[in-house]
Amino acid sequence: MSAVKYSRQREAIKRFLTSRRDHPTADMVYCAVRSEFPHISLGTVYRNLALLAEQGEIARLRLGDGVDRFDPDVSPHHHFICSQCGAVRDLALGQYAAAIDGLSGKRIDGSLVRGSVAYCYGICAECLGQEKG
Amino acid sequence: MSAVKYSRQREAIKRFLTSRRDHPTADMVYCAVRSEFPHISLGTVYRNLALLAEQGEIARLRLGDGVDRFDPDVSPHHHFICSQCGAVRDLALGQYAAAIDGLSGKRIDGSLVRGSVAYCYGICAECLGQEKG
DNA sequence: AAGTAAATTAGGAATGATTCTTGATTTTGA
DNA sequence: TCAAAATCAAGAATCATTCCTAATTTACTT
Repeated sequence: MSAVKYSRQREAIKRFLTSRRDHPTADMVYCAVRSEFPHISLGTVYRNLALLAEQGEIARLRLGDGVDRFDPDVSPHHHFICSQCGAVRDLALGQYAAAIDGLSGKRIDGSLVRGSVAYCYGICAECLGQEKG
Repeated sequence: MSAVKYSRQREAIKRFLTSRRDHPTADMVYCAVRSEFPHISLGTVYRNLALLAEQGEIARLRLGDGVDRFDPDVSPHHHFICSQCGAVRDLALGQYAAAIDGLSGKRIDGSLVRGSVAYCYGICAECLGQEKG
């Protein structure tokens, strides 16, 4: 019903996100985009991230740490989240997750599977290196 | 450091949860336990659910819908969440998820995997039955 | 059974991420 | 240039969850 119009703010948000591989949160996007739009509001950032995600231009990640993260890479891949520092990075799971990903479109116990979520958590290489020695 | 003492409230919370297979939220537990403890506070419910989860007596489910759910079944299994009605039910994924579950304890790209999260979403049988016909 | 230190509770305030509301500003097509 | 529709900034509102404090329970010890 509602046509999507261009906005400079949305372009800046998309541009910033595309330049990152660290899966920023809405607040990280907000802080970054403020250098270009000092008066942009957090609500605008949230609304545009939601819109971009709806349109499939970016992906919204819910990794259970209470904050949504956003990913410019919408190709099918998985993530690893460090329980210690919170860093999120891409994970090449390949065959490990292929099985569960392949359930989309199938029926299980009468329910129609539309998609799946799979990710790993633990301690990242950086945090491991700082433990004790 | 702090010894865990018995509390009637915690026992009631555990007892209620054990009687359920629908993965209640903290608020659902709160409402239910109030019939036995009319003055119990929501904070008490949250604190005890967290304590029970920490002790491994129950499992905390984070299925990305913004609310934590709790499961008396701590054996390894997976879940399906209906995008329409929000219902959560057990899913017998077996071999489908075995691969990703098996990553625990392994190293990937230098990171130590402690665990994984995997679940499916879609439309449950009940909601499918009510669509149109 | 009384005494007491430590854990737990009720109640409510505080937090934090996200969404909503409103009047002003931009965008877009005619 | 005009006007309708979408978007914006600013801040209030929401909602799940956590934190704080004084009063109550629990679990020893005698």
